[in-house]
Amino acid sequence: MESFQNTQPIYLQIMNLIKKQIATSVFNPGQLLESVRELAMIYQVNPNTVQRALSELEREGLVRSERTIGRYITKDEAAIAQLHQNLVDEATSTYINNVLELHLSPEEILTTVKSRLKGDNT
Amino acid sequence: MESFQNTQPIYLQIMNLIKKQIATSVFNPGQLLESVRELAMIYQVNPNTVQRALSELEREGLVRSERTIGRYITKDEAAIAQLHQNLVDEATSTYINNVLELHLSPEEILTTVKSRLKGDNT
DNA sequence: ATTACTGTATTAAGCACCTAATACAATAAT
DNA sequence: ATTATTGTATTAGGTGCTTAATACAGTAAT
Repeated sequence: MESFQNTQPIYLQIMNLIKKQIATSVFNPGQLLESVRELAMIYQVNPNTVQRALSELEREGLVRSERTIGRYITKDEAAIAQLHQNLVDEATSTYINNVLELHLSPEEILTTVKSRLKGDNT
Repeated sequence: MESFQNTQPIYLQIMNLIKKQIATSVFNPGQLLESVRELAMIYQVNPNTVQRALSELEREGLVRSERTIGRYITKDEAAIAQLHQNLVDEATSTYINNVLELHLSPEEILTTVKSRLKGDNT
Protein backbone atom coordinates (compact mmCIF):
# COMPACT_ATOMS: atom_id res chain seq x y z
CA MET A 1 0.00 0.00 0.00
CA GLU A 2 3.10 2.22 0.36
CA SER A 3 1.13 4.93 2.10
CA PHE A 4 2.29 8.27 3.46
CA GLN A 5 1.76 10.46 6.47
CA ASN A 6 -0.64 13.34 6.21
CA THR A 7 1.45 15.80 8.21
CA GLN A 8 3.94 16.46 5.44
CA PRO A 9 3.32 17.01 1.72
CA ILE A 10 3.45 13.71 -0.15
CA TYR A 11 5.75 15.09 -2.82
CA LEU A 12 8.35 15.88 -0.11
CA GLN A 13 8.06 12.39 1.33
CA ILE A 14 8.58 10.93 -2.13
CA MET A 15 11.60 13.18 -2.63
CA ASN A 16 13.15 11.93 0.59
CA LEU A 17 12.36 8.33 -0.26
CA ILE A 18 14.06 8.57 -3.65
CA LYS A 19 16.98 10.46 -2.15
CA LYS A 20 17.53 7.59 0.25
CA GLN A 21 17.35 5.11 -2.58
CA ILE A 22 19.91 7.06 -4.57
CA ALA A 23 22.18 7.44 -1.54
CA THR A 24 22.06 3.70 -0.81
CA SER A 25 22.47 2.52 -4.40
CA VAL A 26 18.99 1.10 -4.70
CA PHE A 27 19.18 3.26 -7.80
CA ASN A 28 22.61 3.19 -9.40
CA PRO A 29 24.37 6.15 -11.02
CA GLY A 30 23.11 6.74 -14.55
CA GLN A 31 20.26 4.30 -14.14
CA LEU A 32 16.96 4.89 -15.89
CA LEU A 33 14.23 5.55 -13.34
CA GLU A 34 10.70 4.18 -13.52
CA SER A 35 8.35 6.45 -15.39
CA VAL A 36 6.16 9.03 -13.73
CA ARG A 37 3.09 6.89 -14.31
CA GLU A 38 4.72 3.74 -13.01
CA LEU A 39 5.91 5.46 -9.86
CA ALA A 40 2.44 6.88 -9.39
CA MET A 41 1.09 3.34 -9.47
CA ILE A 42 3.76 2.10 -7.07
CA TYR A 43 3.24 4.88 -4.55
CA GLN A 44 -0.54 4.94 -5.05
CA VAL A 45 -0.58 8.66 -5.69
CA ASN A 46 -1.44 10.95 -8.55
CA PRO A 47 1.08 11.24 -11.42
CA ASN A 48 1.15 15.01 -10.90
CA THR A 49 2.44 14.46 -7.37
CA VAL A 50 5.27 12.23 -8.62
CA GLN A 51 6.03 14.74 -11.34
CA ARG A 52 6.39 17.45 -8.75
CA ALA A 53 8.74 15.38 -6.61
CA LEU A 54 10.92 14.50 -9.59
CA SER A 55 11.01 18.08 -10.84
CA GLU A 56 12.35 19.18 -7.48
CA LEU A 57 14.95 16.41 -7.50
CA GLU A 58 15.98 17.58 -10.95
CA ARG A 59 16.31 21.12 -9.66
CA GLU A 60 18.70 19.70 -7.06
CA GLY A 61 20.70 17.94 -9.77
CA LEU A 62 20.05 14.38 -8.60
CA VAL A 63 18.13 13.28 -11.67
CA ARG A 64 17.89 14.56 -15.22
CA SER A 65 15.02 14.09 -17.64
CA GLU A 66 15.35 13.05 -21.25
CA ARG A 67 12.32 14.55 -22.90
CA THR A 68 10.61 11.47 -24.31
CA ILE A 69 12.70 8.68 -22.87
CA GLY A 70 12.55 8.94 -19.12
CA ARG A 71 14.57 10.11 -16.16
CA TYR A 72 18.11 9.13 -15.30
CA ILE A 73 19.81 9.13 -11.94
CA THR A 74 22.87 11.38 -11.97
CA LYS A 75 26.19 9.77 -12.87
CA ASP A 76 28.02 12.08 -10.49
CA GLU A 77 29.15 9.63 -7.84
CA ALA A 78 30.78 12.34 -5.78
CA ALA A 79 27.43 14.14 -5.61
CA ILE A 80 25.79 10.89 -4.54
CA ALA A 81 28.37 10.34 -1.81
CA GLN A 82 27.83 13.92 -0.71
CA LEU A 83 24.07 13.34 -0.65
CA HIS A 84 24.52 10.31 1.58
CA GLN A 85 26.72 12.27 3.96
CA ASN A 86 24.25 15.15 4.03
CA LEU A 87 21.36 12.85 4.86
CA VAL A 88 23.31 11.27 7.71
CA ASP A 89 24.44 14.64 9.04
CA GLU A 90 21.01 16.16 8.85
CA ALA A 91 19.37 13.24 10.63
CA THR A 92 22.02 13.27 13.32
CA SER A 93 21.83 17.02 13.90
CA THR A 94 18.08 16.91 14.12
CA TYR A 95 18.19 14.06 16.59
CA ILE A 96 20.83 15.53 18.84
CA ASN A 97 19.11 18.91 18.87
CA ASN A 98 15.91 17.15 19.84
CA VAL A 99 17.29 15.23 22.77
CA LEU A 100 19.43 18.14 23.97
CA GLU A 101 16.25 20.19 24.11
CA LEU A 102 14.84 17.38 26.24
CA HIS A 103 17.76 18.03 28.60
CA LEU A 104 19.60 14.79 28.03
CA SER A 105 23.31 14.95 28.76
CA PRO A 106 25.78 13.72 26.13
CA GLU A 107 26.34 10.64 28.27
CA GLU A 108 22.62 9.96 28.48
CA ILE A 109 22.30 10.38 24.72
CA LEU A 110 24.97 7.79 24.10
CA THR A 111 23.42 5.40 26.59
CA THR A 112 20.02 5.82 24.98
CA VAL A 113 21.34 5.15 21.49
CA LYS A 114 23.35 2.17 22.66
CA SER A 115 20.44 0.52 24.38
CA ARG A 116 18.26 1.04 21.35
CA LEU A 117 20.89 -0.56 19.14
CA LYS A 118 21.28 -3.55 21.42
CA GLY A 119 17.67 -4.31 22.17
CA ASP A 120 15.36 -5.24 19.31
CA ASN A 121 13.33 -2.09 19.75
CA THR A 122 11.44 -1.47 16.57
CA MET B 1 9.80 36.20 15.55
CA GLU B 2 9.31 32.59 16.69
CA SER B 3 8.43 31.43 13.22
CA PHE B 4 7.55 27.93 12.02
CA GLN B 5 8.24 25.66 9.10
CA ASN B 6 5.68 25.41 6.36
CA THR B 7 6.03 21.69 5.84
CA GLN B 8 4.09 20.71 8.97
CA PRO B 9 0.87 22.18 10.33
CA ILE B 10 1.65 25.00 12.75
CA TYR B 11 -0.73 23.65 15.36
CA LEU B 12 1.29 20.42 15.48
CA GLN B 13 4.54 22.33 15.83
CA ILE B 14 3.05 24.31 18.69
CA MET B 15 1.85 21.11 20.32
CA ASN B 16 5.35 19.63 20.16
CA LEU B 17 6.89 22.82 21.47
CA ILE B 18 4.60 22.91 24.49
CA LYS B 19 5.07 19.20 25.08
CA LYS B 20 8.80 19.75 25.28
CA GLN B 21 8.29 22.62 27.69
CA ILE B 22 6.10 20.47 29.89
CA ALA B 23 8.53 17.57 29.74
CA THR B 24 11.47 19.78 30.72
CA SER B 25 9.70 21.71 33.48
CA VAL B 26 9.69 25.00 31.64
CA PHE B 27 6.06 24.71 32.66
CA ASN B 28 5.63 23.16 36.08
CA PRO B 29 2.88 20.72 37.12
CA GLY B 30 -0.33 22.55 37.89
CA GLN B 31 0.96 25.83 36.54
CA LEU B 32 -1.39 28.29 34.83
CA LEU B 33 -0.52 28.61 31.17
CA GLU B 34 -0.47 31.85 29.21
CA SER B 35 -3.82 32.64 27.63
CA VAL B 36 -4.70 31.71 24.09
CA ARG B 37 -4.38 35.32 22.99
CA GLU B 38 -1.04 35.80 24.72
CA LEU B 39 0.40 32.65 23.18
CA ALA B 40 -0.88 33.77 19.79
CA MET B 41 1.07 37.01 20.24
CA ILE B 42 4.17 35.14 21.36
CA TYR B 43 4.11 32.67 18.50
CA GLN B 44 2.92 35.26 15.97
CA VAL B 45 0.04 33.12 14.83
CA ASN B 46 -3.73 33.29 14.86
CA PRO B 47 -5.48 32.63 18.19
CA ASN B 48 -7.52 29.91 16.49
CA THR B 49 -4.32 28.03 15.71
CA VAL B 50 -3.23 28.15 19.35
CA GLN B 51 -6.70 27.12 20.42
CA ARG B 52 -6.48 24.08 18.19
CA ALA B 53 -3.07 23.08 19.55
CA LEU B 54 -4.25 23.42 23.14
CA SER B 55 -7.46 21.52 22.51
CA GLU B 56 -5.44 18.61 21.21
CA LEU B 57 -3.13 18.75 24.22
CA GLU B 58 -6.20 18.69 26.41
CA ARG B 59 -7.47 15.65 24.55
CA GLU B 60 -4.16 14.01 25.44
CA GLY B 61 -4.60 14.94 29.09
CA LEU B 62 -1.57 17.21 29.36
CA VAL B 63 -3.50 20.39 30.08
CA ARG B 64 -6.97 21.12 31.35
CA SER B 65 -9.04 24.22 30.78
CA GLU B 66 -10.95 26.14 33.44
CA ARG B 67 -13.78 27.73 31.55
CA THR B 68 -13.13 31.41 32.24
CA ILE B 69 -9.85 31.32 34.08
CA GLY B 70 -7.31 29.76 31.81
CA ARG B 71 -5.48 26.53 31.20
CA TYR B 72 -3.50 24.53 33.69
CA ILE B 73 -0.66 22.12 33.10
CA THR B 74 -1.51 18.68 34.45
CA LYS B 75 -0.47 17.92 38.02
CA ASP B 76 0.16 14.29 37.15
CA GLU B 77 3.92 14.10 37.49
CA ALA B 78 3.98 10.46 36.47
CA ALA B 79 2.28 11.40 33.21
CA ILE B 80 4.83 14.15 32.68
CA ALA B 81 7.70 11.75 33.29
CA GLN B 82 6.07 9.34 30.88
CA LEU B 83 5.73 12.12 28.31
CA HIS B 84 9.42 12.90 28.60
CA GLN B 85 10.33 9.27 28.13
CA ASN B 86 8.02 8.99 25.12
CA LEU B 87 9.55 12.02 23.46
CA VAL B 88 13.05 10.65 23.94
CA ASP B 89 12.06 7.20 22.71
CA GLU B 90 10.24 8.53 19.69
CA ALA B 91 13.12 10.78 18.67
CA THR B 92 15.59 7.96 19.11
CA SER B 93 13.54 5.43 17.16
CA THR B 94 13.04 7.86 14.32
CA TYR B 95 16.73 8.65 14.18
CA ILE B 96 17.94 5.07 14.30
CA ASN B 97 15.43 4.00 11.67
CA ASN B 98 16.64 6.82 9.47
CA VAL B 99 20.32 5.99 9.65
CA LEU B 100 19.73 2.26 9.40
CA GLU B 101 17.86 2.95 6.16
CA LEU B 102 20.97 4.82 5.07
CA HIS B 103 22.88 1.56 5.66
CA LEU B 104 24.92 2.69 8.62
CA SER B 105 26.06 -0.13 10.86
CA PRO B 106 25.43 0.10 14.62
CA GLU B 107 29.12 0.90 15.06
CA GLU B 108 28.96 3.69 12.50
CA ILE B 109 25.89 5.11 14.15
CA LEU B 110 27.65 5.28 17.50
CA THR B 111 30.72 6.84 15.94
CA THR B 112 28.59 9.43 14.17
CA VAL B 113 26.74 10.39 17.32
CA LYS B 114 29.93 10.55 19.36
CA SER B 115 31.71 12.82 16.92
CA ARG B 116 28.69 15.11 16.79
CA LEU B 117 28.65 15.31 20.56
CA LYS B 118 32.35 16.08 20.80
CA GLY B 119 32.68 18.62 18.02
CA ASP B 120 30.80 21.91 18.29
CA ASN B 121 28.56 20.98 15.39
CA THR B 122 25.47 23.07 15.57
C1' DA C 1 2.80 4.15 -40.53
C1' DT C 2 0.91 2.55 -36.42
C1' DT C 3 1.23 1.73 -31.55
C1' DA C 4 2.84 2.38 -27.07
C1' DC C 5 5.46 4.63 -24.33
C1' DT C 6 8.02 9.02 -22.54
C1' DG C 7 7.88 13.97 -19.93
C1' DT C 8 5.03 17.88 -19.64
C1' DA C 9 1.05 21.06 -19.28
C1' DT C 10 -3.64 22.58 -18.18
C1' DT C 11 -8.12 22.91 -15.91
C1' DA C 12 -11.31 21.95 -12.31
C1' DA C 13 -12.58 20.24 -8.00
C1' DG C 14 -12.00 19.02 -3.09
C1' DC C 15 -9.69 19.30 1.19
C1' DA C 16 -6.88 20.83 5.27
C1' DC C 17 -4.75 24.61 7.31
C1' DC C 18 -4.49 29.38 8.53
C1' DT C 19 -6.14 33.90 9.11
C1' DA C 20 -9.36 37.74 10.23
C1' DA C 21 -13.20 39.51 12.41
C1' DT C 22 -16.55 38.93 15.48
C1' DA C 23 -19.41 37.38 19.32
C1' DC C 24 -20.83 35.29 23.85
C1' DA C 25 -20.88 33.63 28.77
C1' DA C 26 -18.32 33.54 32.94
C1' DT C 27 -14.77 35.02 36.20
C1' DA C 28 -11.60 38.41 38.65
C1' DA C 29 -10.39 42.93 39.86
C1' DT C 30 -11.60 47.67 40.34
C1' DA D 1 -21.69 47.59 38.76
C1' DT D 2 -18.21 48.20 35.46
C1' DT D 3 -14.15 46.60 33.09
C1' DA D 4 -10.88 43.43 31.47
C1' DT D 5 -9.84 38.94 30.91
C1' DT D 6 -10.81 33.97 30.22
C1' DG D 7 -12.10 29.85 26.83
C1' DT D 8 -15.02 28.99 23.06
C1' DA D 9 -17.65 29.34 18.68
C1' DT D 10 -18.80 30.96 14.05
C1' DT D 11 -18.30 32.79 9.41
C1' DA D 12 -15.66 34.04 5.52
C1' DG D 13 -11.65 34.11 2.60
C1' DG D 14 -7.12 32.71 1.00
C1' DT D 15 -3.49 29.33 0.12
C1' DG D 16 -1.14 24.96 -0.79
C1' DC D 17 -1.54 20.08 -1.68
C1' DT D 18 -3.78 16.40 -4.06
C1' DT D 19 -6.62 14.28 -7.35
C1' DA D 20 -8.92 13.53 -11.86
C1' DA D 21 -9.28 14.02 -16.61
C1' DT D 22 -7.27 15.37 -20.52
C1' DA D 23 -4.06 16.77 -24.07
C1' DC D 24 0.31 17.30 -26.80
C1' DA D 25 5.01 16.49 -28.85
C1' DG D 26 8.65 13.33 -29.33
C1' DT D 27 10.88 8.62 -29.21
C1' DA D 28 11.12 3.44 -29.71
C1' DA D 29 9.41 -0.75 -31.41
C1' DT D 30 6.40 -3.25 -34.44
